Amino acid sequence: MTTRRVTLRDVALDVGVTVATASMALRANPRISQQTTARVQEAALRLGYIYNRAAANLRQTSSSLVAVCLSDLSNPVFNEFLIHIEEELRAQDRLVFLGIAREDLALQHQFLQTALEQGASGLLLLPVRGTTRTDLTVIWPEGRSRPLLPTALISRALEDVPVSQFLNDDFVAGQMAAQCLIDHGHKRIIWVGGGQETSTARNRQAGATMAMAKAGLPSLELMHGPTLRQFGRHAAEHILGRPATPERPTAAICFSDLIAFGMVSGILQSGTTPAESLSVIGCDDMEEAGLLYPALTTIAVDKAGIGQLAVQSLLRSEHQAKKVLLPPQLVLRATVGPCKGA
Amino acid sequence: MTTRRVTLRDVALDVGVTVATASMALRANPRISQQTTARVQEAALRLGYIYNRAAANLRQTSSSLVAVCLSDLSNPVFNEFLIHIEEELRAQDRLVFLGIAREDLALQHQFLQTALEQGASGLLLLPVRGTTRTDLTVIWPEGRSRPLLPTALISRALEDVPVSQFLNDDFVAGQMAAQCLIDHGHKRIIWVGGGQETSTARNRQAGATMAMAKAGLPSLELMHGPTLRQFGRHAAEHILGRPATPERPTAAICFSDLIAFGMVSGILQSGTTPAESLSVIGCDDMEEAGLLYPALTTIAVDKAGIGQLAVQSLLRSEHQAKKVLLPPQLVLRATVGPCKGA
DNA sequence: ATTTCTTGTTTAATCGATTGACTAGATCAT
DNA sequence: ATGATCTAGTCAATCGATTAAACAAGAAAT
Repeated sequence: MTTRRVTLRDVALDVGVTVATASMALRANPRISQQTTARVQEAALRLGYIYNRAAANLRQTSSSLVAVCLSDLSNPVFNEFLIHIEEELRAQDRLVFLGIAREDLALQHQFLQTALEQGASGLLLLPVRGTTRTDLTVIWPEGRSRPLLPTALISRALEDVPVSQFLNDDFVAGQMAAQCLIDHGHKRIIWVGGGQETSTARNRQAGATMAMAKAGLPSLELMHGPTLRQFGRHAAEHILGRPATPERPTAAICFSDLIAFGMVSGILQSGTTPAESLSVIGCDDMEEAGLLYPALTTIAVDKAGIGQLAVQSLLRSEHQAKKVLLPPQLVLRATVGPCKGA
Repeated sequence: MTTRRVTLRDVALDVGVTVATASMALRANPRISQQTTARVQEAALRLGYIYNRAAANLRQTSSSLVAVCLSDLSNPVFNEFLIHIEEELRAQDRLVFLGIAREDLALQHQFLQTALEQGASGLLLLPVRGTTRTDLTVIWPEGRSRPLLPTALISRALEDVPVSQFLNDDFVAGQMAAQCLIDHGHKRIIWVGGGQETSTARNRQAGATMAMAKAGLPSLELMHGPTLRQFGRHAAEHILGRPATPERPTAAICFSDLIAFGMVSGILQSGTTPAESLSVIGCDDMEEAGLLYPALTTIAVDKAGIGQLAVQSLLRSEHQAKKVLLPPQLVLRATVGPCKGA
């Protein structure tokens, strides 16, 4: 037998005022006298009154929920994004309504629909691989000038979608990674990981490619694959398993730290260390990177910055869509060493 | 100029029926004729109608939101819990309303309050360190026979809180860890990590202590500290830095895999490997554990099972509080080797 | 003394959907 | 012909808050 919840009506009745008065009193409206306000607040506390946000939102047609839809959480870097986003949203008195799309367009679509139905006051989206303009039709029907709810994209860019985007400058990150290896004397470099499905992978690879060309070096060898530790490990074994011809790469650029972690494991397992046999540079600078042995050299992505800017832009509900590229940063640690082949 | 949202009224008006009819039609109520139903559904689609869950919930006094409050997300094992919970909730057509308490009682309290205000239909709580009965007063005022909303605790046990709890059997896990080392011939064993603040740490340590006593071995050396990679690393350096007297431990039981990862790093850095100089066993079996080099021997916690059972029990809103202990499992990998000292 | 301001509170409409009670009209039974 | 049953809807109350507008009563102004 669930005793009905205490509502504003109960509080008002107890004090002997109307619901309207009670409502105003609880929010310290100056139109209500000190005395009444105090009595209402006391009664609310005493009776165990629970504010019903849904009802309030219905009337105000506003909501404190912000939908956060992430493509995936199995990669810890997205978890780091989530932590920063949640922190910033809380700081702004917003609540997180979370969806994990598991890189599945249908799940993402379903979540966006739900976000609308819940009346979320904004949407923070890290889109699933392969998302296009049409996948966002739910929140942005054809012919409207603006989406149905303020939206900000993070981490992965989407072309032709005039929504604010907050991204790492992945092209530059790719350049930096390649340049770091080049500066260590490496000439034969392999790209390991992400293919063409996300802007992140495309841009990082493009940046690295560009740096190689500029330095007059042979183009990157490509080894595309999933963003998994396992793949990195596999890649390391594969590379070190090749005969040590001059063509064998002496260094690898990993699309993501996660892959780099795997590569480091694989290299250690084969009995050498990264800096010795196969230099490795990652990208993201996940928390783990600096604590691994040997510590991972990587390109740091400003995850906190991206999260904060995105949330702030969302809540200001700026009408002008903008694309913000945050600068990455090289973090030199121990997995890149001088090229031995020379 | 935000054009007002399309409501049921608009749809009804368009079709030429009342709101009531439209409402029933959309939910395929048999009282409404096939024809009308079809026309309403067509109009809803054409006009871009968006269902307003908040309004519906208000009337039905029910909600599809389930509050999930996690003590912390910086430990990846909690992230794994979250993934499983989200998956199971989605499978049950529930939505995740997420809070991260950062091991802060005040934040946790605030989130619980908000969960009530949002009218969450249930609460899944992984309580913050040091949570007691009184910290849950918000959702369970004194004198009530049941909490204000169906609640299930996971991972960390709380005494004197008659709420369903879904836990790993940490005592057994501690025993298994110690037994594994004992079976490898280790006699001097150190406990690294969690102290008395969580049931998880207390029980694991108690289990390990018990196993040592049963085997007639000297009691565990204790090195309490935070659940961080850094601490594990520090512990490894500290232990290996001691002179190799017979008192120096030859093996370590880490409260959590996270700490074990750090220890492995520290050991590698000192130029040896775990199985050689200092055997390491963890607990949790995080995804990373098997992919690390050397792969971590650990006690696996059934994170998916805990998440699923908790969600299911929540949605059945069982009145009888129960405490479910899920069995852990030893996963033998490469960081435990035979004791050399003997 | 009458008007005008204040101040503090009440009245009633409203947000968008759901639902129990009711009804108009057709069909069927006696 | 009268009543019973059924179908396909409509009506109106309701969920719990917010808020514009109305109002009563005392204070200040004219």
